[in-house]
Amino acid sequence: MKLTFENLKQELKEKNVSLSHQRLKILEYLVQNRCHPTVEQIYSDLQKDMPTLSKTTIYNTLRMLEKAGLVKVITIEDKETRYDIDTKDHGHFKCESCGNIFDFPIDIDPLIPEELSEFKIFSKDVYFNGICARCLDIA
Amino acid sequence: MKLTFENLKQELKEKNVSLSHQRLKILEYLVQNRCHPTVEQIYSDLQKDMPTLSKTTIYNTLRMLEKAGLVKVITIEDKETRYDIDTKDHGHFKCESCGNIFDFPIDIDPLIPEELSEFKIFSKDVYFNGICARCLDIA
DNA sequence: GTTCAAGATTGTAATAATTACAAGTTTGAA
DNA sequence: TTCAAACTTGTAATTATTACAATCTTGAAC
Repeated sequence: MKLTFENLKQELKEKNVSLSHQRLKILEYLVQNRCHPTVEQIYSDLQKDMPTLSKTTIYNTLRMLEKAGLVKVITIEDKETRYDIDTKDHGHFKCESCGNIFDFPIDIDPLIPEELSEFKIFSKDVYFNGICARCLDIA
Repeated sequence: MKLTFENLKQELKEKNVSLSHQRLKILEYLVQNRCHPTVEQIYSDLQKDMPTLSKTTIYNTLRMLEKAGLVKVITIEDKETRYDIDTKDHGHFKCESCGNIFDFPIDIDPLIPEELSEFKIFSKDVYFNGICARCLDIA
């Protein structure tokens, strides 16, 4: 299933989640901005078109989307939480220099050790930190 | 190299880090409590023997140990940062039920994709969330 | 179209982990 | 013993997130 606004909207409808104007705008923003934005980024960008938008609404909506399984919470940074509309398993690389977060493919399932066989795993996160190729070139 | 208090103390001495009473106590605590403690846990436990110990000192010491490469920062939880004296690569599993954090072995290096070959990787973290076997049994 | 209750949004206040900072203390070399 | 550098401490500031109450919106039933 492709991560389009329409598909995700349909998925929410099927889950009986009410689709307010704000929620749809936030969802649309996440689809169009695949940079793993923070609440602050979402807020300051959407505020331009919706002056009365509240940060609390963004927090509430993101929590709702997480519970509905449409958003993945990324805690690769100490301070601010980031959000990813792509919930399929993949790794995240954070460049310490430019601050960008890169996606990369990784299939970790074959490596899960025997000692976790009796554990129920809800989510798997792979976080790398370092310097990206571009920043290495510039330096 | 085994993770004993004496070995780590020696390593700090070689790095010309001054070994105050407080720092040594915190280091010793980390060696003896391999449960990935929070600052709060370290503080409330050590305070019993050192009534004047300050949380700021714990924060400062942990930052120093991290910079010296003797401690790994674990951000598997949203709110509180945890600290691990074992800096060798391994995975962390957090049980949503009992809150415990389990270590598990995993060698992710063979899976690093081609597209990161030009990136400089400082740290690799693997975080799983779920329910541990014991909590599944009880339920 | 109107009514109305359930649910969503908003702004403010509260919470809590972490950091900044300045004053006091310790340390170790000369 | 002296003294400067470094460490510790307590308080205050910072800041992401949550709690909450008042207001607004929504959509189904009539």
